[in-house]
Amino acid sequence: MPETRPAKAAPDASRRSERSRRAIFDAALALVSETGYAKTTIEGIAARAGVGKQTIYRWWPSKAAVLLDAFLDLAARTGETARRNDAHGGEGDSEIPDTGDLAADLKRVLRATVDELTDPAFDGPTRALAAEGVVDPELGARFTEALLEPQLRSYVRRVEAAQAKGDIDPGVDPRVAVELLVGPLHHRWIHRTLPLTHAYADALVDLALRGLAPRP
Amino acid sequence: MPETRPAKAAPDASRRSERSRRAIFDAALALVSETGYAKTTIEGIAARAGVGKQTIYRWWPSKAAVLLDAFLDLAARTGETARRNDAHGGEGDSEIPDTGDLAADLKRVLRATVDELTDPAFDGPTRALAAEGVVDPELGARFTEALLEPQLRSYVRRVEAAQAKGDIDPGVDPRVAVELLVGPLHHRWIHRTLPLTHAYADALVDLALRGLAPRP
DNA sequence: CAGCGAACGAGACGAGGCGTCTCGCCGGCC
DNA sequence: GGCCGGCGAGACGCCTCGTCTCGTTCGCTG
Repeated sequence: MPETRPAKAAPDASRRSERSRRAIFDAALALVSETGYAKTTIEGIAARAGVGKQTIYRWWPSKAAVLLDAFLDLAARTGETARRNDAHGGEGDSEIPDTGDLAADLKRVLRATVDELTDPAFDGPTRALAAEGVVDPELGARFTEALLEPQLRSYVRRVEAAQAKGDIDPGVDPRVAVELLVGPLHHRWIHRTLPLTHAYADALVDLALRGLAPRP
Repeated sequence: MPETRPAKAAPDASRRSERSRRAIFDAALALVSETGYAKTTIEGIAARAGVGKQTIYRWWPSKAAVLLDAFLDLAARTGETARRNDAHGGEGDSEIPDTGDLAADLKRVLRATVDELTDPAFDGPTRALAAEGVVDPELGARFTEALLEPQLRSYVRRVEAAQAKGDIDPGVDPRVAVELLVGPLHHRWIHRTLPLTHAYADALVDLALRGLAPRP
């Protein structure tokens, strides 16, 4: 077994055309924003990008995988310019601020998440990718690892800092604490049960922090 | 405007064939469990059920809608027999027991939810429906209303009872309290971030209840 | 009990996307 | 400068979609 994946003769990545890759990303993002994910087809992306279908099938297993990579590429590029315009000097993942006021810090970033999930420009594509990931474990893992986990890990670091300061009980698993905050938010977003508001984000932080407070 | 939905000439439901309806449900459930949701087609369901395609298109707008109704029909039938075998005398929605020990009651039912979401027989179809609902608001609303809300409402009633007894702070919105419990569980299920275990369910109950406890 | 009409089973139909394939062509390494 | 593999282009067979037409069946209504 010479390869980890002997299924298909692997293409030679070093000969890959960067020009085509970018054109495919641009076409995919344009089509999804214009006509929606469901009506976007691989044939359509190829035509719009001026690319052979085989070039897409050679490098991606599914339409969702193409869009995920396009999404990540877009995020990486905009993140790059944003990082240049700030003068932060590239931090890897955006970090949750630590002003010392844990509740305020969490509310700030949870409200930002609410705004993002509410923004129609992000809501559509993100829903499409999330839905595809629910059903396709392979893609779901990539979606989670690339988009969700970095965010969760930054929460975990902030919680650990609070634990070190004594604001959160040392016996609490930081990961569970983070899910206590983020889980309900995602629940409302995914199932559209009730409106996603800043007030809801604040209420979650207050309730969760009471549960996470150090035991007397 | 004689009808609420003037779009299509509405078929006459009183003449509908019950025999076909049941055959379609059986075929849909069988095909999904045999070959998976993605490979199940409306053509396939019609053929398997011994039914014309038009009979499906006449009554359902999409493959997902068919499966949702089939799922609900199945749940209603098994729920019916279960209710007969117990001798409870039909309660509408299954109620969360109230033994007086709130934490124990919640852990019991949350563990049951974990078992359900972990059971491969339920996981597959439920994922497919949930994913479709994420992207299709119409279907998502039906999915939520028929499968999710009844469960959430029973949680809400249990929380309200606890509030009346003074086990939960009266200032807490019961709905938010419920989402604090259920949200993180669904989050792990949907995104497969970490394993869904009884221990996790217990940890959630303990943390959440500390947050919900009456203020001193 | 008769007969009207709508839902029914069956399947033909055009449209269109899928995933594979086969062309030359092109462009980067040896 | 020649080789080799990715490239654009698009033909191909297959499948499914959603619509449509048959003739049949079955339930309501007169």
